Amino acid sequence: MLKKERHDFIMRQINLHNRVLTSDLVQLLNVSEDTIRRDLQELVDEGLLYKVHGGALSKSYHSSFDDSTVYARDSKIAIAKKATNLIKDGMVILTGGGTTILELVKQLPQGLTATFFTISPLVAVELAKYNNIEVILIGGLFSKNSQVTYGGHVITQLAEIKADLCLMGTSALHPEEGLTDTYWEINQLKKAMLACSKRTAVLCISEKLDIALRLKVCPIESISYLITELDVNDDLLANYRTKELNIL
Amino acid sequence: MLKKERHDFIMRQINLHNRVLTSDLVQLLNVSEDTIRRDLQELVDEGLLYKVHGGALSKSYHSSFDDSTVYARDSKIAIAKKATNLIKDGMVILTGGGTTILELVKQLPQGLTATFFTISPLVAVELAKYNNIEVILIGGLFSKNSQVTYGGHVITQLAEIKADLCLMGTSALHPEEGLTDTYWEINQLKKAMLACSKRTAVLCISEKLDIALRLKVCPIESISYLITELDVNDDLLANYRTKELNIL
DNA sequence: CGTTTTTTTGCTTGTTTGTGCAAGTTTGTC
DNA sequence: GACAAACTTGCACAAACAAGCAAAAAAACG
Repeated sequence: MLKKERHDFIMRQINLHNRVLTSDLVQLLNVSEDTIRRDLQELVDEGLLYKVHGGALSKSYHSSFDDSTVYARDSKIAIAKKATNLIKDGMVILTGGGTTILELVKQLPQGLTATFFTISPLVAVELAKYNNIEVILIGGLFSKNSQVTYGGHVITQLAEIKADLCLMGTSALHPEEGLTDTYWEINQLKKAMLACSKRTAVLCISEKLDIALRLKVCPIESISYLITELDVNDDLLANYRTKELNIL
Repeated sequence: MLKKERHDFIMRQINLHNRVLTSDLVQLLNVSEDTIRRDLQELVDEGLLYKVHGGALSKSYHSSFDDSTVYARDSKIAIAKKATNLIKDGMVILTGGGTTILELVKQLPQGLTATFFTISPLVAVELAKYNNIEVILIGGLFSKNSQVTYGGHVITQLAEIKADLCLMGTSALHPEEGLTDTYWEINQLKKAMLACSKRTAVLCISEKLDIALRLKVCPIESISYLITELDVNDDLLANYRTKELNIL
């Protein structure tokens, strides 16, 4: 087996499981530990993964699991600022959950008149601070991980909504694979949210770009706006600029 | 499991529950106490949590724990403590909103296995911190005043629920007039909550006793438990002791 | 084809890291 | 103030690691 093939194999494992063990790779690839270690080091040098004692972890692993001290808060605030420009008086807006969306909601202009549907209790509470915003919280099972409501009941209710704009955070975005996710329930949820909104804005910090996870939500064409903390002309966005996608 | 993963796991637990017990982590992660202690110490060195005898606490929890603005907080904590005794494993419980209920939810025993329906987003978020509690948030219009969902849609959904116990705070209780309220919508809501629960516990600080408001929710006979911060033999409760009402 | 150069791999050595055990100390509780 | 649980410290052992070296494989060249 060629080195390049090994690297690809390792990266597939990483994207699938968020981690690999050196010992596992030794068995699976039938090479010495040293070779694996060298492979991992090279992949680290390319910035593709994160090495720890005993193996390696996916780079996106952190962002999805560690909201300890609101990871990358500055970036998220910058994104939120940009996103507020999409919101106009009279709109019907549907939002997901997550720290980025929450940041956005905190930055809405006072006096904005709009209707918000949301699956996030925290977002609902924050929205309630605005006098002229009508808030509808979509009920259902409550996810301990994502802190949003989910499940069949939520999806049924989403089907009854017609929103002008859907705002969602994301755990991964890839120019070819589009929007992807790790959990089946969240995947279904996002599909339903997309389906009931005229346009969709994806709020995505740059380190989640160019990553594809297990489950596909939608192709990139289904997204209307991509909002990152980067400058519109940043090189990292080159692959997205070709698509008919409004980049903010 | 890799060390880094353990650390992430611990931080997730901390963010979820605001605290972790060393003994729990030993079981959950299947490593020795020593390892857990070392992990905790390392996380302390990174400034991510506080270590205490028996486990560790979230850092943000303490700094943000000045809910001292909550009116009559001590009384509410006392009430909450009593109310937890009503809750047993396996129960299906319906809760309203309000600071007293929120306080109660914070005091539930770790490891409680139960199903909670709630109309309060904040209660839902708090409940989500317990591993063995299933949380269903009832969705609908979100009230800026009461911080709960309300309206026809909520009432329709309540009609589908069969709860063992309903926990609600109250703005007034009167020996003759029973449970009363000021707002039409909340009135309707409470009626619906009562209707779908076998028993109802009313959490009521003493200064709201003997007050009757505009709209009648139910006679005092419809209530199973009255929980105040007072001693069961307090004179203020005399008028209620005559009724067939369990006073705690 | 053979020979030289480069790359890749596995082995050896010595080092670091992670974990559990044992002994003694502190802390919380009744 | 006694007892158990939780904690600290030091130590030992195994697993994982880094660096240098030599054999093997692949590539380059005439």
